Amino acid sequence: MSSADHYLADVLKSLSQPTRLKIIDFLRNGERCVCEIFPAIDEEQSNTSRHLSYMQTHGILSRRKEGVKIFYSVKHPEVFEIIDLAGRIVQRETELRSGVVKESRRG
Amino acid sequence: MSSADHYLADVLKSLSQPTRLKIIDFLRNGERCVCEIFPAIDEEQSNTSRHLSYMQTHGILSRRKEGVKIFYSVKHPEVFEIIDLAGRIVQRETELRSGVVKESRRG
DNA sequence: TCGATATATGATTATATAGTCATATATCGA
DNA sequence: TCGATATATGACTATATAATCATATATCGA
Repeated sequence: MSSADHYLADVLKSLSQPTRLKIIDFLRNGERCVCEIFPAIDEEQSNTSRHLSYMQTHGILSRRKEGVKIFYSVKHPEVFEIIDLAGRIVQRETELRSGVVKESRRG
Repeated sequence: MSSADHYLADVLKSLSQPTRLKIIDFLRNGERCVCEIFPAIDEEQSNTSRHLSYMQTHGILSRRKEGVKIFYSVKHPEVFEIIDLAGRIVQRETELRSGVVKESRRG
């Protein structure tokens, strides 16, 4: 695989961890500083900081400094689209597994 | 976070690994048996089988048996949409990093 | 039945990851 | 200056992951 494929995997990996998903969800309404993020998602400051750095390094988040505070925001709107699409998969799978088979197409 | 959120992370994690991305890409044109998949992606049969089982367990792939062969296919069209959206992020990031270096980096 | 083919899995190893605690660094205000 | 606040990071641990080799299981045809 090319390095672009590894980058593709890295982008998706940035979105495939519960704590990071909590962060991204909290950033749906715009940028927030670390001091707002970690209490909102109920994680340690250090752990939150690591995940924020991870996502910023991988191009998922933007970082803006204002005084002593660092504000993070989701850099690409596709991030939310991806998560919403994954949510649709989860919903359909949950339905399939619970026996509620919804027929929107032949199958 | 609820178990649904863990499931969301699991779905995305299923799509965030280079070997699995190779498999999914090979399945873009429809179902294939394991004996076709592992030579096409140039991975060992056992490793390929593990990743296929992983994705089937997590609701990403469907499995169909025909004689001695097992055919796998991508179960939800959203899988391809997700990967294509991630590809757009990669492309935009690559452009940002190569050409239009907007700001001075840390240093 | 035997042997060839197709797939899955146990055991193992190396590496990656997430999380914690303690601490370092940076900024600001008094 | 000092002290409070905000963020990042080093060291560490426990767990997860991907890959490999060997082998088990299943199906089919001769």
